[in-house]
Amino acid sequence: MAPYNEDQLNQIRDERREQILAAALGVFARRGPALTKMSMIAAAAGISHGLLYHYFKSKDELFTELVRRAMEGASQGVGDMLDHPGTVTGKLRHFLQDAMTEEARLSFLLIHQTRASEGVPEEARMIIGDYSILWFVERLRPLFLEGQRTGEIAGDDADLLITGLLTAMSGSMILHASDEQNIPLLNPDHLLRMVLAPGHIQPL
Amino acid sequence: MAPYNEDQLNQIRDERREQILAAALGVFARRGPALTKMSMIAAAAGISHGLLYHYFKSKDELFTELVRRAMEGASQGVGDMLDHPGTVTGKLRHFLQDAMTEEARLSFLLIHQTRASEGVPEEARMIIGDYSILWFVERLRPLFLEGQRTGEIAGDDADLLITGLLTAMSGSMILHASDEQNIPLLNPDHLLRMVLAPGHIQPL
Amino acid sequence: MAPYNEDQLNQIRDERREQILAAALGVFARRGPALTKMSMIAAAAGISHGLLYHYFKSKDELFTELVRRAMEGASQGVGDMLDHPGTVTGKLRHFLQDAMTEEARLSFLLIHQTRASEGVPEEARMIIGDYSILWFVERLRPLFLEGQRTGEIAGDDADLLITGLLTAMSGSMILHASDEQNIPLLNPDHLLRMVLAPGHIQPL
Amino acid sequence: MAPYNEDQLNQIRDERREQILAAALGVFARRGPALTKMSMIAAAAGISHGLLYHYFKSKDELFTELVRRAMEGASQGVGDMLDHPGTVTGKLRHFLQDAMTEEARLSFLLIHQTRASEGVPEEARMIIGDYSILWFVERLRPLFLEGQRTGEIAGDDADLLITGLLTAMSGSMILHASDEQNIPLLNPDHLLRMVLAPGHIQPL
DNA sequence: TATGAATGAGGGTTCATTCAT
DNA sequence: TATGAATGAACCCTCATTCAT
Repeated sequence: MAPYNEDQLNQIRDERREQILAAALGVFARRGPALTKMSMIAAAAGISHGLLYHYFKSKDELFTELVRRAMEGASQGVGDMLDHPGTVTGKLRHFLQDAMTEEARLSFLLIHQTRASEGVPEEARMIIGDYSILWFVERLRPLFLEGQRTGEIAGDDADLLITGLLTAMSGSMILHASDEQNIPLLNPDHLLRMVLAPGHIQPL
Repeated sequence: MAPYNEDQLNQIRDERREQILAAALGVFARRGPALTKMSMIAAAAGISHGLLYHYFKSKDELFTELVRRAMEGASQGVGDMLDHPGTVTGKLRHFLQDAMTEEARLSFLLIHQTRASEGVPEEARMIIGDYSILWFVERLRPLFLEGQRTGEIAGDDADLLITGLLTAMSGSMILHASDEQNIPLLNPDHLLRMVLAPGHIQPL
Repeated sequence: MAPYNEDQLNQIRDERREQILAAALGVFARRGPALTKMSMIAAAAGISHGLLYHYFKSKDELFTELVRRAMEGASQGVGDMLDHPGTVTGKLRHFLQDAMTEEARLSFLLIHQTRASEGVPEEARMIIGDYSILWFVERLRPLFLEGQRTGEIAGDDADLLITGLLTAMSGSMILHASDEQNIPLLNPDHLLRMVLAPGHIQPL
Repeated sequence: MAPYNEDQLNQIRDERREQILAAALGVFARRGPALTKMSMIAAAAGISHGLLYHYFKSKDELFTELVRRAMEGASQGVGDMLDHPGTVTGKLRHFLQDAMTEEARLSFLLIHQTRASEGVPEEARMIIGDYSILWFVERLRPLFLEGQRTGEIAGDDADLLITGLLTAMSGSMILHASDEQNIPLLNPDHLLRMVLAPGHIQPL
């Protein structure tokens, strides 16, 4: 009856699952969970809405799975940046560039939606709960302290500088997502100026 | 004979109307129009949902009235800043401080929601239509060009600087609104650094 | 305090009551009880909706009072017609003319609404309950039988003729009320033809 | 693989649609659009109210579709009658009999409701707009004039006769619908008497 | 696996009724 | 007596979810 064997079926299942997740990420990230309709995800994935429920028990479960993956990605992005060779300025510039790719932005937006929305599944909230902006501050603090020793980073309170940088970056992504026509993404070098010591700012 | 006289009735009506508008601004600005339920506004205003409809014909009309007021406020805020005496840096610092008061932030958020959401009343969209971020860029451009002449402002493309400054500021408001516990508003002086010439940046 | 004495107050009360009843009759008769809003009656009577409740406990009570009066009027109209001197044909023509005056029509319509609508107060339904079309048939039967003896009335089943005449008359009122622009009231002489013996029909 | 094939789905959809339309016609025709609740239609069709919205976008659209069909039917009924062979009297008798079948009556009632009610969808009003009672008068006028030549129809103003006949017929339908227990439909032969010349009236 | 018909809880809005003045 | 602000039940409609095939 079934025209596929076991392995082929598994492969189809996996592909479908990824296809759904990719489609759902785009919609959830831009519209937020409450305004995302299952029918939108189905349309974006090119399948029927009924089929979504073969792969995910509910909208909440699908959303939560995406949040889990987004957090893993974000966490790994910070790690990669810290491992990157070069000066503090170079590492930061790399980080900002990586963070502002299309894919990374969607993850950022999804995390923002999770934090900003009510009615978010409890589990999703718990997953990001520990990774508030403070989590990033702690990861980046050593880098900023080193930058202040080398004179690259401005002498203000390091935590404040980090928070500011991340805030401006995230906010820019949100605004850009809300109106791509009119609001360009922030230039990474302008962002960097917020935290670099005056002497290290280079003209564009 | 008449139970309340004309003046008393007008006073009750005006107070209620303002009370509703204030409550609605808070809810709409944070949640967006689609996720704002009339019952939330009623609860925030401490009245029944039925009473909302004595003062505003519909959710759309209430929202649109708020957008109208927000745009008037935003437009006036820019005008005031340009009239403010002092250096370019001083004017900008004042502008950022004014813009980040509680009241101004709610207006900014509301305008953001109007631009970012689907299903916004057509009239509201028209009201903000002309005031995209470009509108602000044009108003601020003379100031930035002057700042570049006086050496206060960095030499990059002025429009890019303005857009960046406004983006970071707006984004910060959005993030702060989404999670006041964890995401502080950007420090105006950090924001200024994005656009000031290195020589003019002063330690905090 | 009160600028009126007892008698004046009573007079005001009675006038107000009649004013409300007259206004309500027009609205109820044309729109039916369910589609008649208390605010419409108040507007038609030129008073506030709140005042309605000083004179009538509820919409249902107001409606029921009107039905009571309408039934009294209808019942009296039939009695008057039977007492009228002249031939059977003459009595019937008089009856039809009286029944199609503005005032009588509103009463007919109200009774129709009571019978046709759901959600009518139980008491109103009971008041008209006994006065179905059969009530009229019984009152008019002697007249029709006499007319058949004198040769004025056609020889068909008398009850059927009566029912037909009343139906056509009532239906005409309903249609006229629904679209006065386009649907004229039936001509009483055309109506009479439905029941007169061929030899007694006179050209218009 | 596909659960139902295309044909099965089309059949289910068509059946449901007709089932809903039939149920809705009965309710709308008797109660009018404003007093017809979607839950009533759903109950009459034996489905959930939610399902109605899979087949019709709104109450207004459902109502309008019914009005469209009713007008087509009414218009065709008149055409058929004119094509019917036989005397003028025979044609008219046939017309009255056809018009008073259960199905035709519901259509008549629906059109009446459309004309009589406020808050009717604009499109529905436009559909019947051209078909006021005058439309019927014009279609039937040649037949009546011919009847007057042959001596079958009374010599009064033909338009008045037609209007009267249609009014009495429609009114009878409305009354019958409002209280089937007590108000029988008018006998077509009694109706005919309203317009036939005395010599052509035959005993029942 | 895949589809879409079917259900029902929840939010916007209207309107009868109450009540402070 | 008279007004109109205030309340809440009920109806239209949307959309997450289930289920027959």
